Amino acid sequence: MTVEAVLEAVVKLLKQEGAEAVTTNRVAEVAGVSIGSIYQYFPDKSAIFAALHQRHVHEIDRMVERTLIEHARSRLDGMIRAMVEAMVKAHVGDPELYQVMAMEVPHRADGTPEFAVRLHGAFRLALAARAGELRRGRDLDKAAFVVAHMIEALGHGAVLRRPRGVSLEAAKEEAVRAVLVYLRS
Amino acid sequence: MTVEAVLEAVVKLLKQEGAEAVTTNRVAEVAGVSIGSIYQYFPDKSAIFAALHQRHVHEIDRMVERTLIEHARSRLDGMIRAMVEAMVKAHVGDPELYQVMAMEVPHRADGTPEFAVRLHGAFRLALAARAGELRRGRDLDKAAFVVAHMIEALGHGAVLRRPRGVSLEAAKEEAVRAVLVYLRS
Amino acid sequence: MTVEAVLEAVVKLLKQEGAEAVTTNRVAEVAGVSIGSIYQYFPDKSAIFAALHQRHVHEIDRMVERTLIEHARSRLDGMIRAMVEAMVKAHVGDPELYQVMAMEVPHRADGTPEFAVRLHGAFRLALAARAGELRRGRDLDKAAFVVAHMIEALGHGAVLRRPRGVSLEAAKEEAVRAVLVYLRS
Amino acid sequence: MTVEAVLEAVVKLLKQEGAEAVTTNRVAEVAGVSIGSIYQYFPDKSAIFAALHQRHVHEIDRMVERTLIEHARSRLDGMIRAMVEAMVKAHVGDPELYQVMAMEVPHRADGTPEFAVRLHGAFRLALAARAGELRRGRDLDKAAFVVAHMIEALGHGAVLRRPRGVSLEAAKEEAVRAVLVYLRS
DNA sequence: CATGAATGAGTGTTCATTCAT
DNA sequence: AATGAATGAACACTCATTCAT
Repeated sequence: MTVEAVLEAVVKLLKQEGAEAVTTNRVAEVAGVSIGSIYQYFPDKSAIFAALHQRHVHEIDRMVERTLIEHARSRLDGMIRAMVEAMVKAHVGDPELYQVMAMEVPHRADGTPEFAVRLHGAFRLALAARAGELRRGRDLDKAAFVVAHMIEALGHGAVLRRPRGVSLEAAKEEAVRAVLVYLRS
Repeated sequence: MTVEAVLEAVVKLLKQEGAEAVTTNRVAEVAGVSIGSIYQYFPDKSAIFAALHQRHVHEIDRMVERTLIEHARSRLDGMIRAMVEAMVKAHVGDPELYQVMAMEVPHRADGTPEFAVRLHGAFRLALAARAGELRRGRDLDKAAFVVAHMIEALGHGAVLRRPRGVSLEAAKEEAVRAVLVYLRS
Repeated sequence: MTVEAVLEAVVKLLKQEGAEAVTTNRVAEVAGVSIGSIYQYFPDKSAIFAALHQRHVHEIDRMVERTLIEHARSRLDGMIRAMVEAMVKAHVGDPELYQVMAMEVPHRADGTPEFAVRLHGAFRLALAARAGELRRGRDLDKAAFVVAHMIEALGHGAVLRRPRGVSLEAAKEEAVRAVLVYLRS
Repeated sequence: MTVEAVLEAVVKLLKQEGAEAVTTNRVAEVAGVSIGSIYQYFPDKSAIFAALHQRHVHEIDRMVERTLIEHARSRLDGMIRAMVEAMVKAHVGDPELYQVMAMEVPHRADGTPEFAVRLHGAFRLALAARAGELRRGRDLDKAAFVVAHMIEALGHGAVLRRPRGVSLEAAKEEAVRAVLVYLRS
């Protein structure tokens, strides 16, 4: 409960005033909690950011995994489409937050590897299971590498860096198409 | 000269001791310059990071532009290959640095938009000039969006997040292939 | 309590080492308080000087007001004598302090007007109440202006700038006499 | 010439931006002189303030002395009137400057005593020469003490702290009257 | 003599963290 | 468990002063 209040306070501050405004005292104030209490649940300040980061990471990982399971028997295109959809969904909810988090919050090596590294195995597996739809003899490591990066970059980009004149829907569809033609080539 | 020394000192500290070690006094010491001198050339600490960031951004932009010009008359595949090559070259020189910069250095909104946004127009133009090699009626904004993100993500990824078992050369080749099949589809 | 300790520390430093020695860290040390605590009670360094100044100003104002009340029914000479006495008393206690404060401490416009301006009204009233002892048709603004300045200057002067050969008692008495002959003229 | 430029620059800064803006570099810039040059003529920063202060002090002293000489044979009232006039004239030219100098510029003990102390002797002499117009047996030290303080305070006050409703002329006249009735009493 | 880039000691201030209540 | 006043190490930054040119 306190943990949740603290995290939400950080989010609020991050969005409204930027990373510089996030001081432990300020967080406590906004969270309606005493600083002492924060230290009951977080060893130090960076742990707060780490927790926030983890929360986002878990959310995405859960989404990817759920998508993978739900589409375990789908064809390649259904799975890829769902994956892009998931990636987008994970960011459209609060674009400013993820923008700020990516730009201003030092994601100190929690050890947590980045998306494409973290999920390389999952992608590899998902592709392996659809080997029939891929060109024979495909190097799955290379393919998973490319696909993971494409989904991350295009999912992110569709939400946060989409050029004027391209709708979110269109961006997603194009991303899906790009991944599929790659995989089928 | 002082500016260069300061920037190099920051790079050194960033790589060897992480972002936390980058204090103005430490930078001065490592740069072999007095703090006063730093403030003769930079209005405040964040300006140092901004300059470092700008330097990298300029370098990449110059590379992209040079590539675009040198390959003004090349066919699509030559141009894309050169572009991926350039992107990789811009990061292989000092992977740790770019890793740390991306992860720990707050790139405060200098206003500088990110790669894919900054260079959207350049990519659009480059594609427009090769309309003949693309499917007729292609939406160039969508295509430039996808290509810019792919080159950024795969170029970056090839250097910094390449899975064990995939060589840099192979990663680059695969990136080129992915972009080309997308564009030709 | 902390506020008091800080103020006393500043006084001590001011008297013993001069205004230059008054650094926030030094004040904290002498006050037996941490710097952090100082900033819990004062927004910045100048606020400390302002508070000290205010304290002195309030003290004087209180003395003047008390004198005015206590002597509400006294004749002119009793009132003036008491006033000079009060002014002197407000400074004899710690002449060095007031000397240093007047000479070295920047009394940044806290907005607080100076003695003769601040108390012009009070003097005017006190004189109005004794119109009978003054020459008929006296301009009370002029009279209050002159009296306020005389009491301030002679009170101050008696304590801090008295020539050798003139006792404090004699200086006070002469001041009183000067004010009275002026008012009765 | 440089000295003059520097002093004028300080005056300008003092009036336009306050004492905090008076940094040696800023002074050099405003004076159109290099910092190095300032240090050719002033041993350190406080010497600049000291010189400015001295300049004002000398001006006043010269005025007082000239007045004393010019009125060597005048009667008491002519001399006092001229003295008040001089005091006022020394401040009306640039009231803001003297206000700021009195309030914000630390007049570090250049050793220069203050007006009433500095000129005590001169006043004493001037009064001695007019013993005939004073009550017999007058203590000249006491009288000079009172007169010096009155002229300083009322002269200053007439220019800088005059209440609304009292003209400069009237304030001066009242000051003269106050001093004279005192001396004749 | 003039210059002004360079110097660096020293300052005000912040803010993560502690701990007595 | 919660509180929040107190702490003080550490930081960014200023500015009087120097000195090679």
